[in-house]
Amino acid sequence: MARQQTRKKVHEAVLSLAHETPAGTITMEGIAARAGVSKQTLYRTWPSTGAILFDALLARSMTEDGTVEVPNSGDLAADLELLATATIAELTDTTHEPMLRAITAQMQSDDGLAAQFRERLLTPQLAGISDRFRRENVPDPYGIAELFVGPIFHRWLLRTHPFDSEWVTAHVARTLRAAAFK
Amino acid sequence: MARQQTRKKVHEAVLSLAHETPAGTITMEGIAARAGVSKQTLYRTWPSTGAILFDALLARSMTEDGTVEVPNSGDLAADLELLATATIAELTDTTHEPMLRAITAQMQSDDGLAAQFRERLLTPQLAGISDRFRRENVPDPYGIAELFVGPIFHRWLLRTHPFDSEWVTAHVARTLRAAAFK
Amino acid sequence: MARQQTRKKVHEAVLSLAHETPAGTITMEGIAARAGVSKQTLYRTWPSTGAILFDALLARSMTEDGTVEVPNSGDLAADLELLATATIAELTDTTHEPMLRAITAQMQSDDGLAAQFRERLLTPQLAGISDRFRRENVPDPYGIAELFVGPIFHRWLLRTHPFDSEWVTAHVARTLRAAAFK
Amino acid sequence: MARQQTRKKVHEAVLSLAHETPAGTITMEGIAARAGVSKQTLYRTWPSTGAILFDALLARSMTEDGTVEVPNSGDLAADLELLATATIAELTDTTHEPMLRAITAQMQSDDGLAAQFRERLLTPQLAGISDRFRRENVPDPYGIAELFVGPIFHRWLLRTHPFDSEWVTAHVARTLRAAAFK
DNA sequence: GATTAACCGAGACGGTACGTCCAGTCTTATG
DNA sequence: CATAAGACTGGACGTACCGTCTCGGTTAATC
Repeated sequence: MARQQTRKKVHEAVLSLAHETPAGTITMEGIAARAGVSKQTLYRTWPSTGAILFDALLARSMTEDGTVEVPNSGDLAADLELLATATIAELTDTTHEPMLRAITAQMQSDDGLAAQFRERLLTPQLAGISDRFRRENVPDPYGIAELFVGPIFHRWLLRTHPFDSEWVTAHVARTLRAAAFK
Repeated sequence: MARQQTRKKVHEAVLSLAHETPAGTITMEGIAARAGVSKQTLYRTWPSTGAILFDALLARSMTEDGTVEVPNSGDLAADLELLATATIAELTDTTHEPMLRAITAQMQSDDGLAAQFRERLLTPQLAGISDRFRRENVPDPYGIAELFVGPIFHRWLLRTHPFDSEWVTAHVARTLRAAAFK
Repeated sequence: MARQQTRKKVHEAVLSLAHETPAGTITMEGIAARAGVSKQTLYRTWPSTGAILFDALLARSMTEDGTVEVPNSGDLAADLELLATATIAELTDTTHEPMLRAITAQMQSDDGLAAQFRERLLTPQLAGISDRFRRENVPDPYGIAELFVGPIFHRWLLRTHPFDSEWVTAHVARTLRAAAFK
Repeated sequence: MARQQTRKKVHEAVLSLAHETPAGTITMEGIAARAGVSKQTLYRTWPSTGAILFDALLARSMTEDGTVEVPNSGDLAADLELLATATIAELTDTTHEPMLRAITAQMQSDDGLAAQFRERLLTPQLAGISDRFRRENVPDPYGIAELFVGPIFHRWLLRTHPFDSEWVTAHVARTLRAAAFK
């Protein structure tokens, strides 16, 4: 709805705000001021800061159409390790992290945003990963995909422990045991 | 600081609000009004709605000291299934669910609350579960505990799918395979 | 800054409040509520209740530009008696009195308001009166103007005694003697 | 009612606050904190900050029983000049000024305080001055006393102009002319 | 010299108002 | 005609004081 130029200004504004200010501080007024856009222009296109955040996030990974690119080299263990590492890198990227945290927080009280987030990000991600397991003839591929993703998300969102490469390797090994793979 | 009677009024107020209104709608003013307490009384003791929510939650499970009572019947699979079921029951309890979602959301932008939440709830929970695995001579018990808890949390927080007993059974089986148990 | 319609609503509100409630009781919240206007609208234009009061007062006497219309009939004694009577009438007007008292009180701790009050009301008033004396070739017209105004103000503000017409006549006579007139 | 020691602590506190902070900023809580006294102790004895201020002011001039000591040397002009100078000195004393301004301001909305102020300070002051005129056989001594005091008060309270010795001399001359003296 | 009553500090409490921020809607003027 | 600029209502924020109210701990005068 908004002109391409406007969208771009808004996206840039929200991205810049996202890694300047703490997670919950982003406001419609702040974005409007930073983008040099009137509040009305914002509301005409997006219903909430969460929606803008989410839109900006998607626009970022515009090139890669399916958000997640699951590696498929034939070596499942190596591929999972790559995938875990890439996922963690995105979750802890200085720009992405505050946005993802803000969206995850707002999801808890915004059903529309939650639905969008699931459809556009979570479902494709889980589908991609379970496809990779299916290709390897792992039984119960979706369950294993959840087993793979769940602990990463848990560690990240609740900040129980930082990530390191040993943990990633061990996590892949655990997942593969659960998958009864080889 | 606050008198016991006051704490009680506040806890009751926040609990009643928590399952009347959507997650993010709880405000200091709302709690004060509902509790018949002045705002200053709230701020004298708690810095945010999250802190009140958390305090009320802890006060609820005062009797059970370490919040999570990991079953220990000797039958690991049965115990895990019980534990998963109990955990899910708490996460989806009509009173607890909105509070836990609100706290999880506010954690993302309130480091103090996040730290408290980890110390008082998450760490004991993971410790309890990994102890149960350790008792069964499972190698890497903490990793397996995360593997057990992570997917439950992922499903719950992101609402990817509702829980059902088949999923629980399958999840326990996957976890046990990863634990290389039996 | 504020729209004309808004100013009008605020002025009416503050005027109505001024002769309903005691002098020091007027609050920003009260004005906002009475005017059906949000607090922010008030603060966007006026920094304090004193400023609103003062603005409302000026808006009242918009037509008469220099607030005080010193009579000039040629008969100085008669003119002064008229002027004193008119001044006292304004000071004791049921609407004006509480406003003037409130402004005078707030002046004591608000330099900006004090400056405005002097510039817009006091200075023109004293200038007008001393001009009248100057026209009559009274030496030291400003000093005599102060001598005329001071005791009226003293009686009014400190409520030492009520005003009556004998006092006014005597006060004019005293002033004229000091002016060495005739 | 309050113990002498307590009164003293409170008086000192209010005096020290009076020339540290702007006129309207003195609060019961502030006085209590500064005096190291509980709020209840304050309220047990004084109903308002104005009352404390006034009490402290009176306690100050305890030695001189009748607040105003009108000079009586036989030379009326010289005496008036002395009196005016002394009055101005008290009004502009760094400690007294803020207190007197605060009391004058609070008088406008506190009838009890106003009555006390009149009885204890204003009436004796005007009586003393008119007595001095009466001793000199000036007709209408009270009116002349008001004429003497009014402009000083007007200048001081409204801050129209600073005081200087020329003004004082001229003011005394004007007053004496009005008194038809010699 | 012990008792008892007044006085006191400390500070929690229900309130009211403060002055600020932001949400969302609506108006106005410009380009 | 869309848009920036921004005024508007409304509601919550977190703070400051108000005046009231326990609660123990001193004082100081009485018995």
